[in-house]
Amino acid sequence: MKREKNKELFRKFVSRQGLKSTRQRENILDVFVSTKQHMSVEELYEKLRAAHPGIGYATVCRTLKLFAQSGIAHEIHFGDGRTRYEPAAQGEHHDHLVCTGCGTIAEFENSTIEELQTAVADGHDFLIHSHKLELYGLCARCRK
Amino acid sequence: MKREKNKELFRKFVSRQGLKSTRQRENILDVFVSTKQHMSVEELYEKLRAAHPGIGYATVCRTLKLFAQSGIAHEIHFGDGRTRYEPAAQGEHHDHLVCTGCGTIAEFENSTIEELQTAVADGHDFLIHSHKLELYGLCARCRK
DNA sequence: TTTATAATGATAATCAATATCAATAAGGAG
DNA sequence: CTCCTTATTGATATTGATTATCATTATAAA
Ligand SMILES: [Mn+2]
Ligand SMILES: [Mn+2]
Ligand SMILES: [Zn+2]
Ligand SMILES: [Zn+2]
Repeated sequence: MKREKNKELFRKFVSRQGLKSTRQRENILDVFVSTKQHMSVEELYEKLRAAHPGIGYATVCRTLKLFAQSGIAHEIHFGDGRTRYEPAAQGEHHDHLVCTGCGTIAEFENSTIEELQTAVADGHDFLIHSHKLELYGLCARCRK
Repeated sequence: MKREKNKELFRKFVSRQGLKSTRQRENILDVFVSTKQHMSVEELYEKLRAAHPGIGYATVCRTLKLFAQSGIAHEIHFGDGRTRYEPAAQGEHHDHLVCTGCGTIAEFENSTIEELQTAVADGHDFLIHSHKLELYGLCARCRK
C-alpha cells in the first residue's frame, strides 16, 4: 500500500541522513499519508492539532520540507500564496486542473504532452529536471 | 510596433475605466514597454528610480497590476517568491523554460501541447481560462 | 479658476515562511 | 541503565514581499 510505502521510505531517509526518529515526525507522517491531497500547511497543522495538541507550527513546516526532500511529498504552489503538499506516488506523475470557482483540483496524466515537453527542451539544448503544468478555469458545476 | 501598441492600449484602458492619466503612469509605462522580459517588481522599481527619482514603490506595484488588468502585461510567478511582469504581445502566447542554474528564461510555443491541454480539459468537462507550463532544468551552459 | 475625486508616496500592516534559542528528547558509548 | 553529545522542538521574533492607510498633491470636468 502506498501509505505504508511512503512511511517506510521516510523512515529510511531519516536514518540515512542521520536524523532522529521523533514522536512528532511520526505523528505528522501518520496524518500526512492519510490525508486528502493538496493540503496547505495551515490545513495540515489544524488537522494535526486536533489529534496531537501541542504540536508546533514550525515543526509541521520543517517536517513537510523533509517529506519533500525524502521524495514522499510534492510541494505545490497554486498561486494563492499558500504552500501545499501532496503525497507522492513513486514512479507516478500527474498535473492539475484547478477550478478558480470552487477550488476543486482534478488530476490528469498525458504522456504525449510529457513527450512533447522533452522534445521542446531538446530543441533548446535544455535538460528538464521538473515541470509544472496547471490548467486554470471552471469545472462543470461552476459553469452551470 | 508592439511597444506603441501596448502604450495605446493602456491609455485607452485608463480612459475607459475613468482613471486619470498621470506623470507616474506614463513614466512606468515607458520603462515597462522597453524592458527586457520577466522583470521583478523590485528590478523595475530600481530601473524607474534611476530615471525618475521620487517614484514610490507602492505606485509601481499598483501600476503594474493595472498593466496586467489592461492586458498589456502578464504577471508571472516562477516560485522564487517574487512577482514578475512581462509585456504581452496581443494574440500571442508562449511558455517558459527556466534554468535553475543561472536563472535564464527561454520561451517557446507549441500548438500541439496547447491542443492537448484543451482535449484534456474537455475530457474533464472543464473550461480552461488560462494555464501555466514551465519547464525547470539546466541550460546548455550550466550543464557544461 | 473652482471643485470633486483620484493618485501618490511615506509608512504601517499583513501574512506565510523562516530564524532564533532555551528547553527537551533521542540514541550511542560505556 | 546512565551519561553525554547532539538533534529536535515549540514559543517567539524576524523576514520579505505585498497590500492597506491616509494626509497631501494632482487631475480634469464644470
Ligand atoms: Mn495532485
Ligand atoms: Mn515570457
Ligand atoms: Zn468549480
Ligand atoms: Zn543556465
